[in-house]
Amino acid sequence: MTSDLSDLPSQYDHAAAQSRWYPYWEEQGFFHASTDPNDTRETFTIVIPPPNVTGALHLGHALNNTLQDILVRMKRMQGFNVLWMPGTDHAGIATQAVVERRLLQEEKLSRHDLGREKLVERIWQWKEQYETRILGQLKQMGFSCDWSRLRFTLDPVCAKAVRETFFKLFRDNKIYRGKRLVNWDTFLQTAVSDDEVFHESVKGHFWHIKYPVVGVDGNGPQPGEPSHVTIATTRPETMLGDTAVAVHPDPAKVLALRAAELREKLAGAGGKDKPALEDLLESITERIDSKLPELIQLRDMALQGVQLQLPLTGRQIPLIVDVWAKPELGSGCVKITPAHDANDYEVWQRTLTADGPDIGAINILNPDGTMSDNVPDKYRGLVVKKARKAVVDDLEAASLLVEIEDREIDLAHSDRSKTPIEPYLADQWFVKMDELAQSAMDAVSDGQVKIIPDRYAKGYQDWLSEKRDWPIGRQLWWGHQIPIWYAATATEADLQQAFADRPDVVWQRDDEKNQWLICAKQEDLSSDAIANHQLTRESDVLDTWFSSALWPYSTLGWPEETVELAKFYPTDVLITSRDIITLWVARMVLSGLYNRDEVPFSKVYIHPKILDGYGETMSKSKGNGVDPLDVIEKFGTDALRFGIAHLTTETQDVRMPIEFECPHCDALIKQTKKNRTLPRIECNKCQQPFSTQWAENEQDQSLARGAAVSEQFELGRNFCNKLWNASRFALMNLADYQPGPISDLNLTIEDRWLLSRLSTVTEQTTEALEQFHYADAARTLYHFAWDEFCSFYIEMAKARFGVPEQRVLVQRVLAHALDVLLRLLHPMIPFLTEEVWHLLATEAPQRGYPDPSQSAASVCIARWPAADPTHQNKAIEKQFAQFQAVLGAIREIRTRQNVPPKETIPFSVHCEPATAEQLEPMTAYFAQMARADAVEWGTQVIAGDQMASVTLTGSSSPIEVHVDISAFIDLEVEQARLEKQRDELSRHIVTIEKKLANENFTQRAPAAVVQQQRDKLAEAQGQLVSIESSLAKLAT
RNA sequence: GGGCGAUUAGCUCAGUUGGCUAGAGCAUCUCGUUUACACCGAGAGGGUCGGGGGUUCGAGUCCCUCAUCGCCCACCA
Repeated sequence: MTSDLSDLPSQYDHAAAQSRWYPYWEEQGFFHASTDPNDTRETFTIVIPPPNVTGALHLGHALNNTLQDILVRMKRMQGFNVLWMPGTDHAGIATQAVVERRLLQEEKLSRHDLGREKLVERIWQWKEQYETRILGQLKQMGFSCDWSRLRFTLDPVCAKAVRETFFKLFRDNKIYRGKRLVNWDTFLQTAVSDDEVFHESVKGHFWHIKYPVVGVDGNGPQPGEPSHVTIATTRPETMLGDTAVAVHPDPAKVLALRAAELREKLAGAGGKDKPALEDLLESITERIDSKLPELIQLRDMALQGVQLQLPLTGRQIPLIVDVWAKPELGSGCVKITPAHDANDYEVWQRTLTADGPDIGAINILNPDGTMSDNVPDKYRGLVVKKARKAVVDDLEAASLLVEIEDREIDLAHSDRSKTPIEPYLADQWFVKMDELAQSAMDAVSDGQVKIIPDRYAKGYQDWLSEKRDWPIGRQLWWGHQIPIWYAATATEADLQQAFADRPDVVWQRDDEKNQWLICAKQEDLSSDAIANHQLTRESDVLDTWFSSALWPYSTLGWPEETVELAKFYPTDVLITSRDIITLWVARMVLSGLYNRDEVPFSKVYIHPKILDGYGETMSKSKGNGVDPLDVIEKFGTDALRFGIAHLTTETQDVRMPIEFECPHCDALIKQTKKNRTLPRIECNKCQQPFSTQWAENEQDQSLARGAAVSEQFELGRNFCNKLWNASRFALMNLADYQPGPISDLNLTIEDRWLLSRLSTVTEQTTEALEQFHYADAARTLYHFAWDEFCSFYIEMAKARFGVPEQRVLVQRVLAHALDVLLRLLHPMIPFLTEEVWHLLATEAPQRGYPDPSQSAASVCIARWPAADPTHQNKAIEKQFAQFQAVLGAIREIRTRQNVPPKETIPFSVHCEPATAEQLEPMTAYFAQMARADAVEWGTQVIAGDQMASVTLTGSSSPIEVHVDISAFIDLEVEQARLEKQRDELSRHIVTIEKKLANENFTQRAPAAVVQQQRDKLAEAQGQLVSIESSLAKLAT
């Protein structure tokens, strides 16, 4: 079967291939995992780390998913029944925050103006918009997910799993409600977890304030006692919530200990740290002399029950002892604000069990960040900033302000709203982590879950070992609403009566609030579920990670025992980024064990991160993110994917310098820290402005957009194009292809060489991919395809096509090799390989396989190549390497001597007869590939004084290549070249001789290594002799 | 402060259990449009493997230390 292939373009048209084949794959259902009970294939399952619907995907997602797709496509070809489960994550806080921010910006409305229902509606709209965009991006990147099973963490299937899990935990007493200090985001009015907080250094002050001493019974300080204690704070307004001032119970001991520590450190310290340590030590010793008596006095006062006057409030607070106070700092006294500082909260907790008073906690904030009713009237309703100023002014007026220092303060900010965090005491839902965390730790330590690379297991274990209870409530509207109803008025008998026959309802007494907590598995419990008693639903939603933790099986329909669950769970591999090992991976493991008694996956591969040219992680807010679609448009999906695979090494993150591409003149402008957040940039070549992702006003938006791309993807594009043209060449020469197996034919050296290499490469590629060594696989294939298949086999085939008795042979081997190469490359570059696959199917239906069924309808379901060990032939590879070396020598001489490209030059090779015998069959190729005519092979040395010579290494006996360049020779050039070579060689010889002269080496090193050095020496010496004789000849 | 990682050619990176005249791609230079490919071909130049010590017959590779950078965790009245 023939067709006209002359109209194939000489450049690979990635856009055309992409639009042709993705719809084809989807229509054919190649990505659909089968639940047919008669399908006995082994399964292979991966769940996608669901991208947040917050915004569009960037290169980090491209990397994550490309690695999954490569694995998944290989497994599919290996005959597995593959399920790659796709979906998206509702990303509670993040998504609600973007929508709220936009609402405020565009309509000047808060979420309270809109109301819960309307806001959620808006967020759904946002979700639909971005989910569509995200799915489009994933498809553009060629990912072979089973789209028919698409899930969303908030959809009914996932919601059912969430309620089931919550119900189980609640029933098992693993969920409780408690007061905790939380990171309060006053803008979003929700608690955010520690992970959602970032610290930023801001300029602030350090206020030193005096609290008057009231004495034990309001009698004022005793004689000799100070009239005031001094405390210092960076947040003076919190003094309104102070419930104590603490001093250390044993200041002498602490100071002595600290001094001893410093001395020890000083003894071992390097020169650079010394001065600082010395200063520190000095200040401590001085403090022991001057301040210790005072600290001891304060301690004694505290033990006697001395009270202090809390300024501006009319309240009295106790002076207490607690280890939190640091004698070495400031006045040694610290104010205690349990409701607004995590450490102070701990102090309070300790007072509950200690002898002293229960100091209590006073919440001075409203959820919106204004001062609450617990502060004096004049401060009520003020926002923190204004309250701070008022408090400072009033303290100043009362002469209680001792000093104001300027200071850099590390201020906690909410990652979502970018506003400062206020520590805040609130009711929270928690999951008890002790047993759950332990189970997840065990799963990794006993090898049920293998983390790759294994260094990441440490962080996982460390984090879990703290067994900190998991705060799961969020005061948000976007998410899974906690399935808890409160009943304040009902009795236990009422509950019994209402729910006795309901296994899906459980309840607990909440003594503190004098109410019942009712947990129901079903979607809704009507407000009149208990006759004559009102039920109110908990308004909090669950932390997003609560639903993400269930992802590996909630997506398969759990808690229903679906066929999917039976067939595809547990999953095989999880591929993700290191920053969510704890937040997500650990929680999936423990939830899987808890709900299903089984780990959710056996391997976790942690991949590198993509950094920009400055080594910073890519993020939208920094402005250094890159849209994969920009890369695809410029370079093509295959180039993007191959580039990613090529860069994914074991140890390193991927650093990727970014350029803007000028839409007017295609000039590339380096992305800098400065220009990466500009809405418009002026091209430094054509001077015309273009817009960026930051363009907001109409003027900027009307400009043409400059894509952000990276030159790193040129490698992939060039490679694809090379492969395209190699394929095109093959196709154009297969017109009269005659089907049949390769084994029937008399293979030549180059055929056997290629098949040998092909077998090795197949083995190496498979092995590398199985072990997640993506870069190794990509590099192996790149080198084989470009430097061996194209540069040698195809080059040599050109002549062979013209030889009638070789034509059939070359066609079969070429088609076969191309076929195998396409299969091996398909997981990385799916579109190009599919395009060529179909062309090849027309031209060469059988491709050398004995069984024609090998030619599947698509390369994505074709069988993964198996390395044929009978093809591996070291002797042939060595023989071929010799040929390549001689060819290289001739080419080098040609270039060095500036021999005009069209001139043919005579050459001779002086070597052992056995070597000559191996080289001689290649004579025609020297002519074809180097325009060189062989005049002599073997032991005879060719006389002549206008010879350029190269002596080759890497062979057991020297091979001298002499090229007669009498017509062109430049003696000086040749002499310089030989001298340089001679000098290098002499140095090398000296190194080896030294080594061999060392008895320690010859005696202690393994015999094989010593022999290897001897061989090297002999070889080098042989070369030196021949170089010197060439030089001598030149000199005459 | 604790942990993890990195530092190899101008740039981005390889370098398996220590045996190396230290490699690749891009960039640079020279030559070349021979009918697969200029997103190409042939060749060249370019590195005391961050510094210093140590172990070893032998160190880019192992150990210690210092420096710089990055990430994570904790803390900062």
